[in-house]
Amino acid sequence: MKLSTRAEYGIRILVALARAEGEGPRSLAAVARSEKLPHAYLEQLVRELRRAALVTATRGKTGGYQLARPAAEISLVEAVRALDGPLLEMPCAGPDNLEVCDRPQDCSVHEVFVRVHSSLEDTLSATSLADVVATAGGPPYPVAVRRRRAAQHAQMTANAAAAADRPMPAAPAR
Amino acid sequence: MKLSTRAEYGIRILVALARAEGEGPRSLAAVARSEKLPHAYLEQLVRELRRAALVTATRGKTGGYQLARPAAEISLVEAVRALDGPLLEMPCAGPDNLEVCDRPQDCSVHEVFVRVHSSLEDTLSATSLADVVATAGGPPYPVAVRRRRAAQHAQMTANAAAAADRPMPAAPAR
DNA sequence: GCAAAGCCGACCTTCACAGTCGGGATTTCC
DNA sequence: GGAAATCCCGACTGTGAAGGTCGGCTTTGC
Repeated sequence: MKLSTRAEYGIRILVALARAEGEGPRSLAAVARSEKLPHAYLEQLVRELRRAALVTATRGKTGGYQLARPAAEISLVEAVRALDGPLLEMPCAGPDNLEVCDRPQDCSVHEVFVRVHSSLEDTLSATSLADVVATAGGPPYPVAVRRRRAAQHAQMTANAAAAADRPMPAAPAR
Repeated sequence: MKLSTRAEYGIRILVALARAEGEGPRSLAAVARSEKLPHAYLEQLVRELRRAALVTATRGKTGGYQLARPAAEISLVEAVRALDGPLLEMPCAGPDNLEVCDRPQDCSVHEVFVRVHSSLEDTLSATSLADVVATAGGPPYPVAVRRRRAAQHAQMTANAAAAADRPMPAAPAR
């Protein structure tokens, strides 16, 4: 299970643009340099971000890219979807959770995959570019990670309860 | 972003075995038949499940496989890890969430990926095989939507512009 | 008109995934 | 003791997608 570099790089592009919000167009070459990523490849990706209306382009010598909307209104899930397609690509867990798998009669695992899908969706759509920018550059990692995990876990269990309307037995405490 | 068929089939095997809990060994051929999956491939996968001590094998004519522990004590995350490796394979989100990425100084997206990782982990580890068995065979699934990935993806990117005003919960700040 | 930017399609390489195959080793049943 | 059914294993293969490059346009500012 992995997120493609497409999505990862795409997010990095968007975050870089978010940091330069309000400063006019930022050239892709500059982004590539600062993020240490291959320019030619980013070009391919940013095209799709533009087609997905996440980014606007200005041509010409002083051109570049800008976010199409305020950073606080662009969630990561949009970036991932634009570059990577469905969040969880499985016959059993469609992007809209309505898709049905090959074994409608006895697909034992359908519900689980739907849950995994919504969990991904929740996490990604709850984070905006502005959030990412605000969070970056904190204390050294292990510390930040532990703190984050604790907070995250509390929140997860909270909205797990909220999402319990789905026909799934309550999660057993491990 | 996708879960490999390895993991999916592996889960299906385990669920099939969980259904036959207490009935002695179940032959892989039987599982393959009932799940409509290629026997030779499953053989490869079940080997890894055995090495991961999720399953025990009995050889000989009346042989087969059984769960190594009660179905209620085996969570899906174990199956996924055994067959698919790290939950979220990224430099920025190690299996134990302590691993650090290439850009320790200014990796803007580290925190997000750690969050996605824990979200996956929470969901998968909160579901045991027994839960899956208990949930299966419930009410009929929603009306079928034809599977056309390309079309889906195209439509998705096209809709992105229109979906500009989705409500977006703010991520908890650190 | 030249340089710097965006724009585009085609191409290339590598590698993991999904799946097959053929042959062994064990056990059971008759 | 053999036939049959099972697990066990390494090796092989084909396909597709991921990751990235390239060359050549068009647009714009100075």
